[in-house]
Amino acid sequence: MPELPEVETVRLQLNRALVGQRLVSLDLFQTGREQPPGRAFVKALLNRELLAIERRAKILIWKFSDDLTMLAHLKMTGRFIISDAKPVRSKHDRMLFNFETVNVTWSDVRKFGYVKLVDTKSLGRELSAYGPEPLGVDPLILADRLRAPKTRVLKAALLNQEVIAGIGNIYADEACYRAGLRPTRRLGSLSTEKRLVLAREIQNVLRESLALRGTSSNDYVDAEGERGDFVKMLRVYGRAGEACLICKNPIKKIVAVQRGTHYCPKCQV
DNA sequence: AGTAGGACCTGGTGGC
DNA sequence: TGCCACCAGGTCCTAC
Repeated sequence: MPELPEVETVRLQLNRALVGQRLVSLDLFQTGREQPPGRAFVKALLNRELLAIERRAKILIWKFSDDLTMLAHLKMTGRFIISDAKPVRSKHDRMLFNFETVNVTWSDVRKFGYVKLVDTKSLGRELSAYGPEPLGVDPLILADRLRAPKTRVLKAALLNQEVIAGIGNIYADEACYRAGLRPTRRLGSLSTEKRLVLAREIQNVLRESLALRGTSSNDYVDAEGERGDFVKMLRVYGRAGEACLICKNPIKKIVAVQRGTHYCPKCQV
């Protein structure tokens, strides 16, 4: 599942390949459920120069000339794939962006993902609800975000993009394990010290995963079609029934906040 | 305010 | 081999 490390990996690759190029043409195939791009979408983007691709939470922000921005969310299975030659179209491809010397295919098996255009000047408003980016900030800031509301389930807070941006199901479970906390704990039961430990572990797991180009547990591949190597480093996610790396007891899988949730019943309290 | 549950979507898997 | 129920989950929406 693309979470912060995966989306950031894709962003870096797209940036490297595309920035400074003009969009020469755009082929539309089938369209997504949300904000289906049409003729107006194509017309608006055509001949614009891509100035930069930024990221906020799990959203890719494609900044084009003339204050035009394309927001893209990969959700579960969205992919941007870079290719030099015109790629062979496959079943789930939805759009093909033809830049001056490179092509990018937008495809999405489950159709949860979206791309949409917004005015660059309204970006601040568009993205205002998100909590802080977890990397590159003082962990005290993250720890503080995990303080209230006290009744909230820890995992629900971690998945809530308004609390901290960019964490999804995999890294929520991994951070809880590293911090020795059950995902079902109430925020109000965490000491100041524990919240800081958790904040640091959130940063650690995201940083380590980013260094390995993210996690490919199911569908994810980066913009160069490669799988992320962090999948080998996962300690609880996807390891139900396997031995805990610390105590050797089996990792348990439950459903919490409607999500598959993995933890060690002995090491996490 | 917070949580639960449904909806969206389709490929892959496990059971029979 | 074929069929089918079920599972994966980011985010939004509704109901409590």
